[in-house]
Amino acid sequence: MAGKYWLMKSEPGVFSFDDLKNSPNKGTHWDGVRNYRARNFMRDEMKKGDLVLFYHSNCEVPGVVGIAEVSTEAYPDHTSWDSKSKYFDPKSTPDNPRWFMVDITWKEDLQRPVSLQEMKETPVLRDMLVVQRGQRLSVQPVSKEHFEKVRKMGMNR
DNA sequence: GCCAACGTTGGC
DNA sequence: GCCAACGTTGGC
Repeated sequence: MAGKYWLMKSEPGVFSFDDLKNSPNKGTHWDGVRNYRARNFMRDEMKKGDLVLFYHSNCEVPGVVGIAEVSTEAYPDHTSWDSKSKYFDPKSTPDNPRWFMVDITWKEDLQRPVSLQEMKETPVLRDMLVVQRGQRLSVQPVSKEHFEKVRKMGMNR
């Protein structure tokens, strides 16, 4: 059973790929996703062992900066019922959680980042969601072909 | 910092 | 259920 591939966005000023790598056990729980499509991907389709293009958004050079791995199935995002959290949602409770998250773990460094601009200039990647205009989804499915192409680009200087 | 493109909210 | 208003995302 082949695993799936994903792209997950993070603002490096908030949580970067290096932050992931320097976390205890090189992993973290991906809390704070408050978009239904992104939630559904995590809750319904992500499996342990799936591979993730870790993407830096809202920064000087947006792009894919490393490879991570999904290390748990989805489970309720406890920050959603923590009234002190900035991700608090009063409609989510422990008995009826509305939001979910997975854990991801550092998997592999790239030799170099693959910028959004470079992906846009690569014909093979033309249909990737992340290069589409106005695409804001923070958790996106990626085809095996696109995943491997981006990884290969990042491994060749 | 600007602003276009989205997603969500809420009045009706 | 429509849709205007609002808030957010994220490239530039």
